[in-house]
Amino acid sequence: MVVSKVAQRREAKVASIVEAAWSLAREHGIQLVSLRHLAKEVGMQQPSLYAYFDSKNALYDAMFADGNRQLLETLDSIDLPADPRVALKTYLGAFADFAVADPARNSLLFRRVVPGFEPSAEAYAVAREALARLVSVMYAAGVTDHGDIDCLVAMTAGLIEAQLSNEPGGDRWLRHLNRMTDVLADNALERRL
Amino acid sequence: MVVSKVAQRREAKVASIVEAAWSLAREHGIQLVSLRHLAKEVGMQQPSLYAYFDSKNALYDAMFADGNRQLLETLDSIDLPADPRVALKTYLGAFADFAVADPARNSLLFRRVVPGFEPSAEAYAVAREALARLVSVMYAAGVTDHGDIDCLVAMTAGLIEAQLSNEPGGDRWLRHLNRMTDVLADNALERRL
DNA sequence: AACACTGACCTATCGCCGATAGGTCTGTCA
DNA sequence: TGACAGACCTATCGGCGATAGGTCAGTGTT
Repeated sequence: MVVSKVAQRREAKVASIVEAAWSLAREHGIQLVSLRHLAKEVGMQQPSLYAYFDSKNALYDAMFADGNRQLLETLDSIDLPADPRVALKTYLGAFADFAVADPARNSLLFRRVVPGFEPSAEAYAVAREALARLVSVMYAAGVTDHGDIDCLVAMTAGLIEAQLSNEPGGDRWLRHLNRMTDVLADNALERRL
Repeated sequence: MVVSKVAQRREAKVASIVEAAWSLAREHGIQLVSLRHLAKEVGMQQPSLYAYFDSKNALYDAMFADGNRQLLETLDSIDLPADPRVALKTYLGAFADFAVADPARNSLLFRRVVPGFEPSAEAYAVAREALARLVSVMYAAGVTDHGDIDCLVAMTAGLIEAQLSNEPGGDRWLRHLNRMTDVLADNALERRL
């Protein structure tokens, strides 16, 4: 067999541990996931987790890659409207919904709240792929200047951050996302002339 | 004496501990300040710090209040240009400079990176006072709608966050702050008609 | 079928962390 | 001058991530 029984079992176990870790993260926050607590959740002793992850940061890395894969799936499941501006707003709205849907996931993927954790090159590649999707939709909408792209991304992130920090579950900030997207995109188009 | 020698000495000690804590935070990050390390820095044993702070979060609270007082001083030391739009841009620029000048301070004051830390009402009051300063300058510039204020704050925070996360010390994001402020403020004024 | 091996766990323990208990000494104040 | 409280100390607790080293069952080979 190309993929041995052992390897399959191991892969499934890794996935189930990551899933349990997400569950704990949603419950207590990403920084408060402890290996002992996680081990108990999957019916192990804490040192046994080291058979699957070299360190706690390696667990975070697996979660980081997993979360970005979720993002990629979410973005790719959108069927984009024909109008590129509407498509852009749809895309940014979907991104914001994804971010707001799971604060713990948002913290790991987009904020730097875990001291000492740097995603591996492999995991980061998935994140870059997701960003590339966003950028291509911006291009289609005529936002091609690097500065304008930076601003649009930063503005979106700012609204998400404010929403999650001050009123998780509400829409005080995110209700302005579509309008702000128009304002910034319009400005970008004007400045292209 | 109205303020006893003992109280004076204590107050000075508290201030010196907070200062040492900021120094450690700048060096290792706000989350990695340990009471043992801090105690060593000020010539004590770790449990002795509990004579000055009831808990580690109480230390963070003192730092939070201290940092916001620094922000208030910084903002109040600006002599605002007569033109309200220029004043707004000056103010937001000063705020961004303050945020970027000390990433550790920025993390404690404006990001929620310390699990379980919530500023006390007293400390938070200082932060609200600083925000009130910003809002009054926005009002003077004609940005009076709550939604517009939220957007301007979130956009500024988004640029700061992106700058600190991706390129601390650079200006790839913050160089757009003045222009974006104009774009958002212009849009706010148009919509007032 | 017998055997060696390795994957998948275990217990014990390390050093670091925040926090608590309880002791000692010294400077202050009535 | 004596009582007291402020300002420290040591010892210790439970929880953390990480390491060392052991056990045993299932796998793959001869």
